[in-house]
Amino acid sequence: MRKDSRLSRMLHVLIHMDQLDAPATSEKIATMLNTNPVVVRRTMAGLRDKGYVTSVKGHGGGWSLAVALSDITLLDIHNALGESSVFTIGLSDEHTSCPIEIAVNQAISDVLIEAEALLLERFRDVTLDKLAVGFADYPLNQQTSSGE
Amino acid sequence: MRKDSRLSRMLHVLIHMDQLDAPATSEKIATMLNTNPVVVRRTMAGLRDKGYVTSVKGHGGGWSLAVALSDITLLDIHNALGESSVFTIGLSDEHTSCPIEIAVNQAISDVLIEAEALLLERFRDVTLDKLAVGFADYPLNQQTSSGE
DNA sequence: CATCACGAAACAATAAAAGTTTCATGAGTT
DNA sequence: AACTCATGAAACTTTTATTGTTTCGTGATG
Repeated sequence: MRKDSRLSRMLHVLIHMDQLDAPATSEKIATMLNTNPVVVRRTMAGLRDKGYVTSVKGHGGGWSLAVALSDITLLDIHNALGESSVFTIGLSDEHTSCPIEIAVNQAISDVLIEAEALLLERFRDVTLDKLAVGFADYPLNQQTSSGE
Repeated sequence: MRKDSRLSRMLHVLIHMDQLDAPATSEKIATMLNTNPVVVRRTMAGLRDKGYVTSVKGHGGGWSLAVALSDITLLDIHNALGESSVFTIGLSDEHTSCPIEIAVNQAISDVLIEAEALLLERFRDVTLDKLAVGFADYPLNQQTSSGE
């Protein structure tokens, strides 16, 4: 099953953005993430709608942080990315009136809800400034050495 | 992101199988799950390898439970299905030597590990016989009413 | 007014999962 | 022995979600 690394990637980008004087263009961010500008815009749009970043058109434009890293939590970004569920596990719906299917789904659902609650609680405890340590002079647009 | 309902489906099937006198064919199970026999064999093969079910070829053949429902946990079946991870959330790997990426991935990973541990612990607590209640005379091959 | 950069929409490519087809093998039935 | 049923295995096709691409429009800077 495919993984969604957008949370990790966006956190990474946001923290680097905090180090910059000028806005970061979609092109620049795309290069950093080994992807393309349109995907960056699509993803960043969600963060902008929640007020965590701003976008400016034209010369010198691009993306900037709208709030301090200390005011953004992992949960904020997770929610802004609009992932439907954190689990790959789903329920069945072939026989919604079958008592066995109901019992099975209820048991699984109980566990998923509890585990997700824990996960979101932990995400809420971590603000981005706690992750922005020891970066010193690591450049935003440095290329990966593990790439092609 | 796509959901994997195999756990729910297989639990449902196993509990029904416990009610049957004869082995259930892949064809019969496939009909129940609105899928096809080959997918059933692929999935059941994992359970057979772990010893939870047996398969018999030829006349009167099919799939049977190999152990009591009370000796199978949700965790057993979850593991037998061989899901790599229960989360849709993944880590980034564009800049594995970047301190920020490392810190971000570590923070996310810590949370995922804790949440997954809780989830697996809960799955281990539930044996299938606990879910096999109130099924009375609900037939294995009853068709869904929510289908197309 | 030329350039830069986002916004939006339509379209193409990719990859994972599920579905399909075919043939082989083994187990009962007659 | 021949027939039928059902799994086992392999190759292939289909489906679907995501990602990537292209194009055009708009606004902002110089």
